[in-house]
Amino acid sequence: MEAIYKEEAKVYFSRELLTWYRRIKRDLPWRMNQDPYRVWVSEIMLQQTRVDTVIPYYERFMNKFPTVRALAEAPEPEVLKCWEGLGYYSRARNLQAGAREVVERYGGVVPDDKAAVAGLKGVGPYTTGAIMSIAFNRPEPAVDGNVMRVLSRYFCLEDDIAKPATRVGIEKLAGSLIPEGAAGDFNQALMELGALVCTPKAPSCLPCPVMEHCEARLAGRETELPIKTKAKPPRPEKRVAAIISGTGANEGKILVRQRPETGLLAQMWELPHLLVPKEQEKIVDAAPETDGSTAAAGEWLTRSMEEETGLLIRPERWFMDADHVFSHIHWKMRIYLADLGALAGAAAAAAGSSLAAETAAAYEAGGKQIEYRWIGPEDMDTLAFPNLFIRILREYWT
DNA sequence: AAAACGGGGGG
DNA sequence: CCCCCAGTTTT
Repeated sequence: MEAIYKEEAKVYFSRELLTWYRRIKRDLPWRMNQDPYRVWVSEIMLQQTRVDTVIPYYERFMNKFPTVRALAEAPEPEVLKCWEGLGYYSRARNLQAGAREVVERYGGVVPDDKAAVAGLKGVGPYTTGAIMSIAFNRPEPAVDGNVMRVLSRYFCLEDDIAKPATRVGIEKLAGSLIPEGAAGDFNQALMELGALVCTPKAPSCLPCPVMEHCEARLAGRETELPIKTKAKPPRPEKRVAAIISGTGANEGKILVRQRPETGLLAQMWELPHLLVPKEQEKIVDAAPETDGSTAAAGEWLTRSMEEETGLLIRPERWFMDADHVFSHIHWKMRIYLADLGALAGAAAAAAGSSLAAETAAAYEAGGKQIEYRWIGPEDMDTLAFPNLFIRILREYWT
């Protein structure tokens, strides 16, 4: 009896949700057509990112890279610049790697083949299902956070959705709900319901097309589900950065550098800065010096910057403090205005020969080539910076 | 299985 | 302000 009841609840759910979606679906830029490339780009952008945030990025990106081939052939820095501010920058690099793979292996055509799609860089289980169902109408589940929330509530599932095993179970369930011939619309309907109606907090049950048979709602438990263990708080890190102004040919410019190939904010540009070791955090615990002195932090900055980068700088005064929270790290940054005193070590030779040119200095740091460059406000239009440094530099040049 | 990986929105 | 959101890759 239970199984029969559940089967009817499933059929009801699929039918009502699909009908609802076809009536109210939003007119979004990636729903213009079913071009697999357009679907692919949208799904990558929509990972960890809300629809309203993605729309302007998507329009710009598709305008600049309209086809798989255009993306594959673009210089990587241009792709990164187009992604600037969206976060999780490896998504952009993986997307381009995937595009190059599609050009080389599949002649520039996204293959209508689950295993081939799943093998592309940056495409995991969710995105595979999204592309296969939306672009090719294949009956594959596409389980994102919205779907886990909706199904946890409708079927009153109490498994912890933070656990990978739970997602696998919900994928099986979601796959069994797909109506014949309507995979794309149904999967989008599930996500649309999660985004518009079955929201994380305070779901709007009254307009919900499947409220009548929603088990969580019937039990009055819709706000208790889904069950999810919460993440650890980000670890705090204190950092000191310098806005180093140039002289002579570099008058009016400041020194920035490019981050390493991999890791946090890979290949993004930034102000030179240093991690303050835990045992020395008292240096930046006090309120900033607003009287023009740079005191202890300035001296520590001078010494450590020379040790780590070979740049000999002279901090002049405190400029601002800035906080930036990542999912796993919390940067508390103190920023000083500084002059370039002189160059020492490996940086001296590199910078000495090119000081008149755009490039200021290159030096060896832990075996990796770090590029330094003098830039003016106009260079912000071509180099990709994380939001933290965009805020700081906008403030500086205002 | 857990950690790394950004940024934005809502209460 | 604090809390919440959440796919893929790497470890």
